[in-house]
Amino acid sequence: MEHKDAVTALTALAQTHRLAIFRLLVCEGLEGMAASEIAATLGIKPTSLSFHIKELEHAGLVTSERHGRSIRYGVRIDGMRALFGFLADDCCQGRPDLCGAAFSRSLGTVGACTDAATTNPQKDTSETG
Amino acid sequence: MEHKDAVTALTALAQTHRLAIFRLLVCEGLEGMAASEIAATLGIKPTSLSFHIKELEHAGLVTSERHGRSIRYGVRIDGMRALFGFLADDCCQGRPDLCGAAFSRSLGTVGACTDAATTNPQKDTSETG
DNA sequence: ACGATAGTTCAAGAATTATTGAAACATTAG
DNA sequence: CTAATGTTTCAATAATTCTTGAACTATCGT
Repeated sequence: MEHKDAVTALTALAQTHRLAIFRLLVCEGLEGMAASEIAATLGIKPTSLSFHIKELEHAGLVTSERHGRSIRYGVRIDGMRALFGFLADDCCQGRPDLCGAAFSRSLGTVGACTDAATTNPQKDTSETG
Repeated sequence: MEHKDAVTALTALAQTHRLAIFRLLVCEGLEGMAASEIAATLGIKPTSLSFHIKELEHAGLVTSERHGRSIRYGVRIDGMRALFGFLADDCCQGRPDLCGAAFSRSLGTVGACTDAATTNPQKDTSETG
């Protein structure tokens, strides 16, 4: 993956709705999720969802497949790996002291798909100040 | 790391100048690099560099330290690990089949700091189509 | 104090990105 | 064909981000 493509992929994830969509789809796994389900779960309007999910698709992070009237979206593993691989290679340069621990941690941890990823982060502004 | 902070960090990296700065600083390691050196290396104007590097700093990905007249910037390891950890935990959920290979690769690979990270990606548009 | 060097802040304008409702398209059921 | 559902496209608007030069702050050498 080249610099330009990395910027595209990072830009795709650098928006609260889009990161929420991505996280949700990762949790759903290979089955994917219909657009209307995603919209309902995250509280995003259909037009807005369409706009954002197209960005994710364009960045190669999401795939779409029509099933009857609805369209199911799912994470694109190779796209995700391309981005993460870029970050790992380019930013950690094979030095576990830099970020290896963070990554290897994922090899033994399970259970990220709880509330955190399936809830609308927009409504999560429980801060008072 | 929470959703909101992840968006901030991703936003910081989702810009060609800022990703270039970050990649460059990772290569420079703990010594860091003076603002003027960064600007000269990447061909960014001082005001623009200041603007972008502040975004990186605000996102917790970069530190600054004054040395005489110049200010040296360096990668902030804990910030980088926080972001990468978020991506690993949240997107890979302990499933190496999803992204483990990409990350574990970094544990054995060395040599990302060649031309790629120390060159201005803006001028790198050698594509004809 | 003075002048030079290194960086930042400010303010204006250009460019890009996000939101929305209305209208259109695709699919299914009758 | 008509009606209903699910999703996208369009166009206008709002909001955010990026670039730039001018002015300002901090440090150093004399």
